[in-house]
Amino acid sequence: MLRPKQRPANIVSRDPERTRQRILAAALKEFAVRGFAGARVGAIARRARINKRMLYHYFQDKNGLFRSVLRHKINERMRRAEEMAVDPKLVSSLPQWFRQNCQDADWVRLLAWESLQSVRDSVLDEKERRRLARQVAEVIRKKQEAGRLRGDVPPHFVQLAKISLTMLPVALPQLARLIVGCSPRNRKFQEEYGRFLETISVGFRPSIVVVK
Amino acid sequence: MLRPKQRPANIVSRDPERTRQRILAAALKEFAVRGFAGARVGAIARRARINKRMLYHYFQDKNGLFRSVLRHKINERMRRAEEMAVDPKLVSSLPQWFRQNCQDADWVRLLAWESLQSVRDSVLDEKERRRLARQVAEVIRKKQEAGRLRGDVPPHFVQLAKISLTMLPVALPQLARLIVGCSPRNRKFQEEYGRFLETISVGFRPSIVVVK
DNA sequence: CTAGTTTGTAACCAAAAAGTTACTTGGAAA
DNA sequence: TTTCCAAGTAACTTTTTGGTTACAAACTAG
Repeated sequence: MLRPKQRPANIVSRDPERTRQRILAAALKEFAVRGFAGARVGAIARRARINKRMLYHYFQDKNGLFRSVLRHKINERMRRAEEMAVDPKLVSSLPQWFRQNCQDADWVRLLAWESLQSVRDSVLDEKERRRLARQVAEVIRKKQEAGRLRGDVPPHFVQLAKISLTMLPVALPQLARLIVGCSPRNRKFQEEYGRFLETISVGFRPSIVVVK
Repeated sequence: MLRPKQRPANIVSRDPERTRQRILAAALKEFAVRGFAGARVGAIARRARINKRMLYHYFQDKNGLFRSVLRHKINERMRRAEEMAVDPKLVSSLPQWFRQNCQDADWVRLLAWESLQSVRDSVLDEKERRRLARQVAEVIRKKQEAGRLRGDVPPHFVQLAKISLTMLPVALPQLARLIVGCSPRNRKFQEEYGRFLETISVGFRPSIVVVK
């Protein structure tokens, strides 16, 4: 009678969903920091404060875990992309992309690791991700049509340039630090670089006249 | 008397310098493809067609080999940078930087791996590399003074932007492929993207008037 | 010629890391 | 209450991989 059948919400001894999420979160952090080859399943287990065995209970193996983490994040991004497609006001400019990347640095780094390590073999869930990319490209095309972006360049190149400018300092902070002198995680850097991107973005706007 | 003391130049059974170079070249390739954690010393030895033991004869260990490879490439870059500093005509534009990176993709990828893996700890030969970076920044500053580049932005941000735009498609080809649809190693892509960079670079030029 | 040093090989070892076995515990349904 | 399965643990095995030892062959100084 001390223990009611309905278990109290605060004292939980077993909770599969929580455990699963914990492993996913821990794996994201570990993979983001060390990459796939550098990551240690033992370290992930420790970080998630679960037994290594459970990791193999919820996921096939190290590889499967990596793919699950990726999928999880991809789905998250898909949802966000759909929200943005609905509300065109949310379509972001260069500094906004940059801020977003700074916020989700783990995802950016995961992407970088994945792209770096899969030189020959194709990438996970290629089809869906291509669709996501095309979706973004479509938004850019519409902006070009509306005259808010120069129309004499291919949309996907604009997209690639945007990603390059906003992702590299987040993905490769050490490299960025060699150049600018301070860590890209520095708040002041982020603000200043954001403003810089704003300034630079005239290169993407239409009808420019260069006065000698 | 069949074997003269002076060994014939064409039949060489032992050649330390060649072996060393071979190991370095093989290690560069392996590290560029798989990164430090993913690289296998056995694979490097096989690639170099030497015995694994020799690798430890010429270099301390896997770590030492990685640093040697990096140093080797850094020196190469230093020399090139000095040449460029002498002849201001060689100071390169965005498309030229991009082409250079395409040519030396292994170096670009090595840089990316290094930066990605060393999140907390500092980077190798930080002092010299900072000097190299400042050297490049100085060239940019001079261009600004000469009025060939807009002067209202910090030189090192311009440098960071240039590196981002010209390095990312080479360092992360899979990611770029998701966006543009074809491999960045594709010759046609390289030409088109080079032209695109040329177009975009008006954003870096001074005295721009945006006509509504 | 020969003794000693350098360059090279094959086989081996130890540590680390992935993955597994055998067992226990919690709790919900019968 | 009892039964049974999912959730959990500790300790173990296997595989991988960085690093080493013991030995042989080539070259070089004396």
